Amino acid sequence: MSAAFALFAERGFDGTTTDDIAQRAGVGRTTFFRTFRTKEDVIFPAHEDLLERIGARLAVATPRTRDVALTEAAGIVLRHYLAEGELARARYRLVSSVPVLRAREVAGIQQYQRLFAASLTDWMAGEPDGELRAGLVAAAVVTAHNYVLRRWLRGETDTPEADFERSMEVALRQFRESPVGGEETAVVVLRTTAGLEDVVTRLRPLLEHRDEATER
Amino acid sequence: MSAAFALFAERGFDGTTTDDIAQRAGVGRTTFFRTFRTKEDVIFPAHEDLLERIGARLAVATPRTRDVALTEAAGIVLRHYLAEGELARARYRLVSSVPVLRAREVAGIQQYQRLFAASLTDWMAGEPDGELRAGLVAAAVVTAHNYVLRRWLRGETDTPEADFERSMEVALRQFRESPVGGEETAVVVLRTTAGLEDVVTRLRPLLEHRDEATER
DNA sequence: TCGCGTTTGGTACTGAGTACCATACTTGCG
DNA sequence: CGCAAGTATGGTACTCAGTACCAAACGCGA
Repeated sequence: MSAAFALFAERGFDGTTTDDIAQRAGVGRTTFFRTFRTKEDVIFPAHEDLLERIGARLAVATPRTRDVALTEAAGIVLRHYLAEGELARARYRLVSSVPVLRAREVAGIQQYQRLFAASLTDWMAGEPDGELRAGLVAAAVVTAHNYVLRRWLRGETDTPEADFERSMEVALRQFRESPVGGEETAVVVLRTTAGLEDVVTRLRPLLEHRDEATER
Repeated sequence: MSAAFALFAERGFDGTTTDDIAQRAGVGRTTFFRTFRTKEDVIFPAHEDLLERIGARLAVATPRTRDVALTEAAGIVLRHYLAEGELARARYRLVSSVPVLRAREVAGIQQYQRLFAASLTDWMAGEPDGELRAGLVAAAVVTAHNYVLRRWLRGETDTPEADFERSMEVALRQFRESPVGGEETAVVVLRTTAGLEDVVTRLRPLLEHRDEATER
């Protein structure tokens, strides 16, 4: 497999035949195709495994633990690539420059997204626009993950984990217990004989913990 | 091209050779490859054209007209498939059953999404998390579009245009002039000698057109 | 050492995609 | 009308990914 990456770097993806790779690796062409079903598979060997691990993480989640589950599941993928280090960056350069590999990668990402969407659809069944909104959340998760991963691959950040937490927060914020009716702003007007000081004093704690505040 | 679709329906995608298609169409194999660069290209002939039309629509938009532009640009794609009618459904069945075609389609969708993201990144440059949020909006647009298109392709709706408007509204609502600090609720309290009737009368129009109301 | 299952490598084949060439087929012009 | 130059077409031959099949090598317990 390192033989393949080396050759791709030397002669490019199209300029390298499966014969070349097998020969450099010291095995027969047949063995190569038994190990990696296609030439492209050499480049994405962990994909199946990652899909499984994401599925497993999502399977033990509930609607209540949704956001943590999504973040952790996507985090599995992110951390996998971080652990690969320079190899992940080499793959990124390769994939960026070869359209067919890009297509392959996007297809893989789509599989992640479908996995997220499937769980979300379960969790949100019954909600208005449940299926659509499930798809939107899944897309947001994948987008946030890719955004951070890409930045790290390009060397634009060296705090990817922290960036990831922040990005997931940005991505998921708007979907959190979103108001069903679509009213995001409530204006309440009342007349009272209480002094302005009194009113402000009682409002401040509500404003500072707005999650609870909206309930009252 | 209809020759190809017919053969794919008869013998499946893998069971049909380019020779078969060329022969059925009454041309040489060489001509086939000159017309469609690959065997897969027969199935997505309008893709380049759609990309261009989307790009053109987005190019004449501004940050202020963002949401209309996004909706109309995505609408171009939707309406293109609607106009195809049964052909689009045949393609959907084919693509759904052949993994390599699915991958190809997903790659195409990704190109749309990148186009949306590019314009959005321009429009949102300078905003906090602009690039990430641009990506999120692009993903939401594509997701909403695909959701409706897929439902129509499966025959689950016969009012796709109306569904589309609604879905885009759902998808874009949460991104609309979202408050930077994360506060979504504003509570304003003031003392006035004006009667309750008066206050309500002046508030109602603001509440009913909340886009403008939030400005004041 | 033998027997048996598994892993490996080699050969031959199919089919997509490319390169090249020869032949029709258009089109403009004298 | 006829001819020349460009263009579309079809055919042949090639490369290479991926598959099918077979035969030799290898591991391993009895």
